[in-house]
Amino acid sequence: MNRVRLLVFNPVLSVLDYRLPAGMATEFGQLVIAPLGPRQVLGIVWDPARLAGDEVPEAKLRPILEVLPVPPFSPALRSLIEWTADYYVAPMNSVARMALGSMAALRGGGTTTEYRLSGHEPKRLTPQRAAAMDALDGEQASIRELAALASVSEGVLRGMVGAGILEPVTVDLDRPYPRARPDHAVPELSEAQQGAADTFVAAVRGGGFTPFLLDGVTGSGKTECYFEAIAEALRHKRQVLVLLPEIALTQNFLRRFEARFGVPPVLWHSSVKQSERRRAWRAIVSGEAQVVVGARSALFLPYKALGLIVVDEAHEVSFKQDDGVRYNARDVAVIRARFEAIPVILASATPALESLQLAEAGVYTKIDLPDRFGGASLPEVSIVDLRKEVPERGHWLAPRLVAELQDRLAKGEQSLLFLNRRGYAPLTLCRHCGYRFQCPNCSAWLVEHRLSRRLACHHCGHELATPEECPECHTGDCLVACGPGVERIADEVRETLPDARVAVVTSDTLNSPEKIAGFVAAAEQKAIDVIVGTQLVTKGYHFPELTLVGVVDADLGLEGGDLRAAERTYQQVAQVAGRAGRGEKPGEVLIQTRHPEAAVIAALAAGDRDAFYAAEAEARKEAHAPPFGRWAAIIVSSESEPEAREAARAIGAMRPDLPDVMVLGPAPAPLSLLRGRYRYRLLINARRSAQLQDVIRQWLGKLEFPQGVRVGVDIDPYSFV
DNA sequence: ATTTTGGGCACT
DNA sequence: GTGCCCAAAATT
Repeated sequence: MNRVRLLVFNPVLSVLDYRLPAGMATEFGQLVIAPLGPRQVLGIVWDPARLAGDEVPEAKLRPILEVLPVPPFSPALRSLIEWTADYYVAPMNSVARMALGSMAALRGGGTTTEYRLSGHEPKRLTPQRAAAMDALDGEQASIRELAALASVSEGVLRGMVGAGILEPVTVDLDRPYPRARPDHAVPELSEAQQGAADTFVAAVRGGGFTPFLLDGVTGSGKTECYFEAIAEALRHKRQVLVLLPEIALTQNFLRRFEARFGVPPVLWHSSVKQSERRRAWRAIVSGEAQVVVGARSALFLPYKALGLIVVDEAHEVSFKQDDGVRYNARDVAVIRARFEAIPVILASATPALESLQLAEAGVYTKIDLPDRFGGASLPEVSIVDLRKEVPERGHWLAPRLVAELQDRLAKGEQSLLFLNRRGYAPLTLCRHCGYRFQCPNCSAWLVEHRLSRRLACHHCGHELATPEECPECHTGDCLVACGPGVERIADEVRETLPDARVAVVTSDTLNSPEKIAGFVAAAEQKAIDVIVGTQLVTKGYHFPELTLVGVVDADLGLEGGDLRAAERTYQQVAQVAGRAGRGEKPGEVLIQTRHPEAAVIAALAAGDRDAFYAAEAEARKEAHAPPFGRWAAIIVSSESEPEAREAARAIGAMRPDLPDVMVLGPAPAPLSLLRGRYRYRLLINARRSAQLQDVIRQWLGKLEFPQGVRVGVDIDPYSFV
């Protein structure tokens, strides 16, 4: 019998049986094309014992059309896909989809045509062409991608090709990558670093599942340690995956990587261009890609011979994906390492409590780097009690922080002000009638961005030009900005320190590799005195002249009832504080707060990390929160408010009655309207004894919902939005 | 998700 | 009988 079970990439169908035609051979994991009605679908040959489906009569089976010329998904990758789908209560085909780069990558090599600016001056310069030329400087991509990049139509660009402004370039799709050299530039390591590196190297050489928690203070040189592990993997012709939390971080990382190994690594993240993505995927599959550096989406790729996984800044919240399959790349990385039987290194200066707990339990091997590299000392931390040291009216910096800024400016040293809020002001209202600017698609205020003179929603991207008058009462010149964002803090610095050169660092101002490089260069050449930034500045950059860090509002993260609020505040402040005093001069940190008595703030002030983790562990134990208990969320959304409410009520009515599972809600989600969808949420708190996923699957499996209602499950949720 | 099928209904 | 719209069923 030549029956073949496929996992097909169709949103609603996922398991279909086919017939293997005579002369065609397949094995589990093979990618194939199969007929579906009048169309064709992509499928993966799967073991029927591990993929349940209805028994379909022999006569109904249609033959598979083609086996794609790519190596099959390995047993380890298939196990990873099965595990992820099971653990996160997600459809298996949406998990499997993450292993695919692009459909185009599945076909063989060849060439494609990309376009770039030729440098020829155009005869006629229309506004669109001028905008395109401005936006496309240094870019090379397909017409479609360039059009998206320059926000002009493809027609404009085709016209520019005709006029010779853009020139075609033929690109070999499978051109090889330069080889990384493990011994290109072997660094001098401190004794502690060498010890850590030796442990990693031995683990890579020995193979087998070995999870490490590399716990090192900011500036202790964690990267250099795991670079040695990467070098060892290269020597054994094994591939390495390095996961970084943010694309913005990669620039700095790439420089260090290239300095160590002689060539840049293979990149994988959402803004990698189509043809480059295809090239990378094929190199990953063939084993030619030696080191892949990527965002969480690089985790599921079909590596041919993975030998090591590194998760840098492993505590970062952005490793948790919050749309599509809701998974945590940090945790899944460890699972992948287990299936692949390889070492995995989680590196952080402020590990998640869960990770520390696993290290304590002996599951992870903990490697400590307690000292800063080169003998630099950790910064002195002090608290500014905003209830006692009150900033000037309409200002947000306390006199002591202003005085310290002045002092650094006089000494020619750099300062960093941290506020995790983009834009100028989080709320704009009319002084006359009280009208507040709200997003039409989300339950959120519009944030004023004074640099771009727009009001923007940070959740859905809705924006409008800042109006002159109130849209409600039509009074002119009556709009007031409420609360501070980084732009406003920058204004305050410019006002109080007119001589200071101020740079605002957010994802708005540093939105391209060129701008990031420009900022880093300016900061290193001491062309910037005060950096005002969001969490973008909390890590990755190394400024030897930075001696003062001011945390504008340490209480910001504590609001909002997020279960991990305290931990995140601790991590953010500790990370940003770690920017200070990395050179020869010692650093100082001032934390502005209204709650100096809070355990987080007290621990930060005392520089007592253990005290914080102990207090946090106690609080979590009390609340049966991870790692002592488990949380899950069910999110119901619909464009119709009553429909969403009714579906949530129906789910709530069917709640399981179990001693170790407690269900809260349904209640409107904190962001009850998001991107035009009304949202309700149920929270589930379970003891560790509960089979949480099975309970949820059984519970929801019994229910049916009208179409237009989406029901999502979030296991171990981070964002409680 | 996409395509096909089939019922109900107006119109020839 | 034919065309058209829409909902339901099927897709292996």
